[in-house]
Amino acid sequence: MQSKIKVMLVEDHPEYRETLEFVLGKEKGIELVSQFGNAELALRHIQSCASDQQPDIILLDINLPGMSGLEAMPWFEKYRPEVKIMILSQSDMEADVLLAVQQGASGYLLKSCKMAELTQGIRTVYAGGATLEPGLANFILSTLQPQMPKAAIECNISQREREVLSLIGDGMTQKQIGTQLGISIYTVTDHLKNIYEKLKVTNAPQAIGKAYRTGILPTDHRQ
Amino acid sequence: MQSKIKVMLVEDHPEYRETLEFVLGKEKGIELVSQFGNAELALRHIQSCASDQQPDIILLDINLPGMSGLEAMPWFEKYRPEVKIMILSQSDMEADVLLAVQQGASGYLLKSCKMAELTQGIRTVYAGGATLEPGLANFILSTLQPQMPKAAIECNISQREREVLSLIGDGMTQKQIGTQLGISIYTVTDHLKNIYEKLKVTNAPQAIGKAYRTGILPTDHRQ
DNA sequence: CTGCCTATCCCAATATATTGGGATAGGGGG
DNA sequence: CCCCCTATCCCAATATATTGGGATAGGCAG
Repeated sequence: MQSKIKVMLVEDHPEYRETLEFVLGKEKGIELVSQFGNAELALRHIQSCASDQQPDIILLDINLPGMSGLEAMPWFEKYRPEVKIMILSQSDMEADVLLAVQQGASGYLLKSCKMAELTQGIRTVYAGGATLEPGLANFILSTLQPQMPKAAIECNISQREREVLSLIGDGMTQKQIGTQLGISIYTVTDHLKNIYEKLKVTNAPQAIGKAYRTGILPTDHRQ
Repeated sequence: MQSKIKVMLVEDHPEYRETLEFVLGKEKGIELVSQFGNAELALRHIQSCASDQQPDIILLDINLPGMSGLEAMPWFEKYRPEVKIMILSQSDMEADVLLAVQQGASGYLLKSCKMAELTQGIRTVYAGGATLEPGLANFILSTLQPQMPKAAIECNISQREREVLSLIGDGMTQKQIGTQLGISIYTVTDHLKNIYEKLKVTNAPQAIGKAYRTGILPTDHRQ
């Protein structure tokens, strides 16, 4: 049999720590090698402990006394680049989730999750996967969707104007756009004048830049 | 008791359709109101059928004869904006997942998932949530992490060039950039020449557009 | 040392964009 | 009917960008 998955727990609530200790203790393939009540102690330990005590996975709370879990993440990754971090938090705040994920967390579970979910999540992450609290999948997915309408509506760029803007961003000249859209170059110029006024910019590159930054044009990552 | 969750199934494999029909038939809160072997028929039905046959959720395969599930998604959303779409596919290709999610799919499950996962997923999505095949969470998470360096390195835009490009995207003229950077306008022009060549574009708006689309410049969503 | 690359500076010709006018036609609201 | 707004067309003056030359200085590799 392979060696057990070594887990470090960083969590300030003693009761919850005990609960997890009990649950993980009953799991065959998982070994809780160390636990700490704050991030500073955990970081000190991970820098100095013997290699057979090094965790494969860190279960990390966000709300900790002193340094928060989110702040500690980069340090854990610096000292032990190969370690996988799973956030285990009460917070389902969108900002926290997103920050943790962007910093490279391999999992994000709420403390209210079932213990079976947690142990399964640990195995999944150890195997190179990732685990997301199902309720959070919704938010994560929405992040991926281009959410331009807000900006687009606020500055009320018309469909035609967006069309012209997009073609400018693809490198066409006003003359070419006029030909393509079957309108005169003067009209293309007029649309651009309106676009500049609505976006409060003064030239085409700035308009393209603002359009992409604010999401008026979708960053579809084509070449 | 509330009315059942109405589900439409679009799937070309008859056997798999029968399997799902059997499974969903045993679920108390779920009713399979219609099923089709291709997207065209399903789209025609959804435009014309009685409102009590309108689905709340569409289970959509990607690989269909004729129009693919991904192509059909926008049409379903156009005809029934309130409908939720769950992709049920054999494909775990990253591109498919990302496209589906970006188009607004509320779920993405593999056909190999357990039936309990599927029915639970249907309920979750109906309740306004989202469901992700756990194995796909990994890929989705990695998408959220800023991966611009790749594009930036590949086209080897220098630091100075990126600086010039960014200022152009902020609306400055070449003359203003020269003043700001303490170099002559001719050098600014030269940098732009190099940028155009490296990005294979022909003018400033296109360069800005490509820079944002490929991530050479970060979409930091400032105003 | 020589060759190559980059960043820098320079000029001129041409193309394109920007601005500020004026004008028409159609749709919708009062 | 009249007013206002949008999309369209038009012109001319000016500003800016783009291209294609040529040139120098420093760093680095062979």
